[in-house]
Amino acid sequence: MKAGCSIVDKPEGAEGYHFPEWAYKTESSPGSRQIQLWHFILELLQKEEFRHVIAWQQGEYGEFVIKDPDEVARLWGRRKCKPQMNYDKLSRALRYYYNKRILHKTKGKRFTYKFNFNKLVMPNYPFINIRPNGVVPQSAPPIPTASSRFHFPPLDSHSPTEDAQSSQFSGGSLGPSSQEPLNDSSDRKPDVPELEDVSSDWRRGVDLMASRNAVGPGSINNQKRKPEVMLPVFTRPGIYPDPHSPFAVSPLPGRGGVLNVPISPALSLTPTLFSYSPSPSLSPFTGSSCFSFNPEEMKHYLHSQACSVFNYHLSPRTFPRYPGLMVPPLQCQMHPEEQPQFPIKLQPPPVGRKNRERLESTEEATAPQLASASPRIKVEPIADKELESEEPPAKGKDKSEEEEEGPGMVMPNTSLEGERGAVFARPAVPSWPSAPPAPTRINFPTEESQGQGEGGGEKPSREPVGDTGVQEKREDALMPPKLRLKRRWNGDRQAEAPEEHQNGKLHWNGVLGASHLVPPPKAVTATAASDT
DNA sequence: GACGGAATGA
DNA sequence: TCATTCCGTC
Repeated sequence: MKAGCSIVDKPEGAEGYHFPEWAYKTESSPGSRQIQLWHFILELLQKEEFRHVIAWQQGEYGEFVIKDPDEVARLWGRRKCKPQMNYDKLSRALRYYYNKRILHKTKGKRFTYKFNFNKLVMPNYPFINIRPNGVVPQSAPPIPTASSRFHFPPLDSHSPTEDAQSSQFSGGSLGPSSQEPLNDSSDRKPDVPELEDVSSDWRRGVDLMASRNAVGPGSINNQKRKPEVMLPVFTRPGIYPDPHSPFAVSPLPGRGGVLNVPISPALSLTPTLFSYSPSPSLSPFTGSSCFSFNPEEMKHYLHSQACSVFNYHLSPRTFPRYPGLMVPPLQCQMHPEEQPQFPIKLQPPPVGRKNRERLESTEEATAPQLASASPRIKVEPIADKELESEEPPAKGKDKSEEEEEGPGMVMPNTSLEGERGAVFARPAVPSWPSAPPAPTRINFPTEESQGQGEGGGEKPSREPVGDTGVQEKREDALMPPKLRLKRRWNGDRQAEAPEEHQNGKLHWNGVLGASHLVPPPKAVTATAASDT
């Protein structure tokens, strides 16, 4: 690191905070710890002393005006040790953000750009509430919600205690999403047309989630598996409550507006990486949690999530992990032992949003029904990189739904090691036209199965091997339920590659029901602690 | 001023 | 990858 250009070398007036080193290390450019321009811009925007240089645009969410391009360029050049920096160069860098949809230009307004917080933040913080109706007034300040409050690791001179108690940030609804599509569609390049559709569709999904998390000080941003990832962009010293700032001022006592900016927005620009998946090297932190949440809210959410996973065939990857959190038994969950009583039936995937909305409206009230309705689910193995290659699930699924479900709704921990193993696959066409469905079909990740699972369709060869005879039934009786199910499903495959199925994570992953809802602490902690 | 291609560097 | 630098074009 060059002297004077270290990351802690803030521009003048930048005292009061600095980011941990990792904050400058981007996901998309592993190893790079240099601050990115958009980081820097945000930083300036949050500092009152730079208001004369760059400031949020009045009336536009996330829009900012570079009042003094030369000065901004100078500051940027200073930060980057590029004395030759000028606005032309800086703007070129900014323009590169267009394609990434981190930024876009406000046409007709000189030196005016707009952050696409939709892309910048939302995918990583799907639970940021926009608003129950999904609409945010363009000029309105972010709606602070408790759904995205976090604790930041203590920084600087701040009292750890204080931080621990009050450093929640209210990422708030980074509202620009709602207005962008309208006036910026012309900005979009043909090859990146998804913003408009996605933002709205995706936001709906967000709202779904947010609506139940929006209230109550205890709800949490479940997406943040690693609280340390939180970029404490703005802490008290420099912040100022700008009504046009997308950074909400927390309604709660304590630290005010802090943006939960992901380390790199580029992350979310890549559909395959929409779910936040910090690189291992990026995660020197392990168990330390800076989350602040209300256990009841958490339970509530987990319940809903569990039900969603269960009833809508979502990948259990969508089930968030919370270190140390155990979800109490839920009514919608099924104990493995009970599964045979609730034969799982292949079903086409939910229509999408519609179903999700239904879930939203009924999840709480119908939790008991969910179990009694004996939802039928087919569990399929999926390759590890299911999400990377999240192919169009069902043929009928339209793009917006894909976007919505993939980028927006997929949990950030989708790439966790602990997740490797059996996961819920997309339900496929029922393979028992006439024959009664086998009991819960559960696949475990084997090499072969992984190869097949991605196909989307189910191969006839993957019939249940449930009727294995009396002997097996006897064995089953002696077998743990999970193993029993596994055997039924995999048949002798189990015997061929038993070692693959012996580890706990596969067990809990592969078993539908309570084990999903209450992943073993080991798995949970491992997931949260290390993404090695 | 804004845009984006191209070459280049880290 | 993410700029940085240069430059032609609009």
